[in-house]
Amino acid sequence: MARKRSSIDLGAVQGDEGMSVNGRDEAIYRNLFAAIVENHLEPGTKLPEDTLAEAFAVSRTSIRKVLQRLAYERLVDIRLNRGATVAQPTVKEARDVFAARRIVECGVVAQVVAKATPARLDELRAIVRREHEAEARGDRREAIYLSGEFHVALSRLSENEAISEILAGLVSRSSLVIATFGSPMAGSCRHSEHDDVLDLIAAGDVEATRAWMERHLREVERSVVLVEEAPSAPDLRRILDEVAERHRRSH
Amino acid sequence: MARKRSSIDLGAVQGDEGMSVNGRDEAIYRNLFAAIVENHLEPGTKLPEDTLAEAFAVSRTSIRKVLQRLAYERLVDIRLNRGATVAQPTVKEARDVFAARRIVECGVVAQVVAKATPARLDELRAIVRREHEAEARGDRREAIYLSGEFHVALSRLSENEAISEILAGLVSRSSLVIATFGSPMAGSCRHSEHDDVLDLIAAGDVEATRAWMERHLREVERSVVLVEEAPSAPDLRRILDEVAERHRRSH
DNA sequence: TAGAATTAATTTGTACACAAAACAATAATT
DNA sequence: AATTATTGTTTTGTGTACAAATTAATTCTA
Repeated sequence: MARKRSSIDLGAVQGDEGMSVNGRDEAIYRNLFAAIVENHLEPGTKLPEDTLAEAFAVSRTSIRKVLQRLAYERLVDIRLNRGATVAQPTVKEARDVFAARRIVECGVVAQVVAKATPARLDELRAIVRREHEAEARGDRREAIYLSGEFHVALSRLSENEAISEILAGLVSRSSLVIATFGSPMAGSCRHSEHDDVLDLIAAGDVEATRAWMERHLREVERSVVLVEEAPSAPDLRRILDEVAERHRRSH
Repeated sequence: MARKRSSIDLGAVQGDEGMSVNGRDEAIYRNLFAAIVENHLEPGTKLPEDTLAEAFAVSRTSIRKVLQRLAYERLVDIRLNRGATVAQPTVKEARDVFAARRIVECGVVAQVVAKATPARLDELRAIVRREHEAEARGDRREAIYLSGEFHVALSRLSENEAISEILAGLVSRSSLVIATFGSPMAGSCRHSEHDDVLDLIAAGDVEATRAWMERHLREVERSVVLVEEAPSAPDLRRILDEVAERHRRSH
């Protein structure tokens, strides 16, 4: 029975700061954003405007705006007259994103340590606790999400909004990279070491914190990117072409 | 005579990479972008959709997309039901942007030095030469533009696209900051020291290059932000309110 | 039967129309 | 006269319609 599915419930929107943002578009954005970075939508998945419009019970107009924004954030890919797909980062892009994170996160350490207070550090410890809980019950998605949240929350201690927004963008792209290249147990598998850095910050040791961050990010990258490219739909075509080419030569 | 003005000529678009971008929207975007960062449009200026649509001879649909993008880049401000205005960075935002630039530009120095070649450095020298020419003939706008271009081009030596895109965003925001707070002779007045850093890079001295960059960016910031807030339209209202409050108390 | 060409379908791009909100101007009230 | 109500105008938000392009399905041809 091909019953018409009912629309997705968007619920109430919290972060409607002032009056500057449209609540409904923001809710749609968050839904799609979460679906992508939490890997509910596989990289390469087509995102037709009509389908989304019906799913969220709005017209294509709103959907288009949201897709444009996600494209700007490099989470979806929009090609002229071809519509939007969930972005498929290349290996180079993955490396660039992690290198960028090293620059940004190590660079902000000094300000983070300078402005950290016991109260703010406790908020971070709460995130780490939730991380451990998620890992304990094998909730990998939540663990990856919280791992990202930790890094962004850490950067927010610097009270530099420009930087923490930039980092938030890099972190969400990292999630997409993990979804694209990550081996099943990558990303947050080895018990999160996030506890350690909080002690270094509390001790006010800038250089040790920076060193920890550098090492930590290199390990995360190593556990993810080295798996190289998984052959999904569009690549399949290229591989078939390569096979055909090899066959032709062997004659 | 209120003759209907003809539309703005958008010319041909060069950077239409592959087939992924829409040429006309891109051209409109570049026009508005340039108008804002080159300070042809004062911060706070209203940007009504109808006016822009008529000016560029397209419907509001296209204009809206462009404005959304500029809003995402923090060059325009969109408030619900109130339309778009050229963004007016706050002092805090200005400081954050410059702090972010220090982090990004100093952080990328190692890769820049590692990947710099004589040929690429010559391209940068060409930019510096044009900078000097612009200064010599008193073309302040062009000088500011080229100063920004230099920083972005420098970061591109790292061959990390994620980083150079981030920096490009920060540099354009800097231009807006200069437009908002800059004293008439700020930004690029003192003869540009950009020559010096190229020699340090050519010599392969990472630490000296980093130190130069740190000092350079602090000087640029100092020459701009310290002028503090100029009381433009929205602030005027607040000031009047404050005066009224003071008056009420004195009774 | 494989491949090319044609036709039909889906899907995107853009303009336009109408409703709702904000803004401006005028009238009413104290 | 100053403040509040009301009315009219402008501007934005959102849905819809239609053209253009892409994708698919079908027919034709070698």
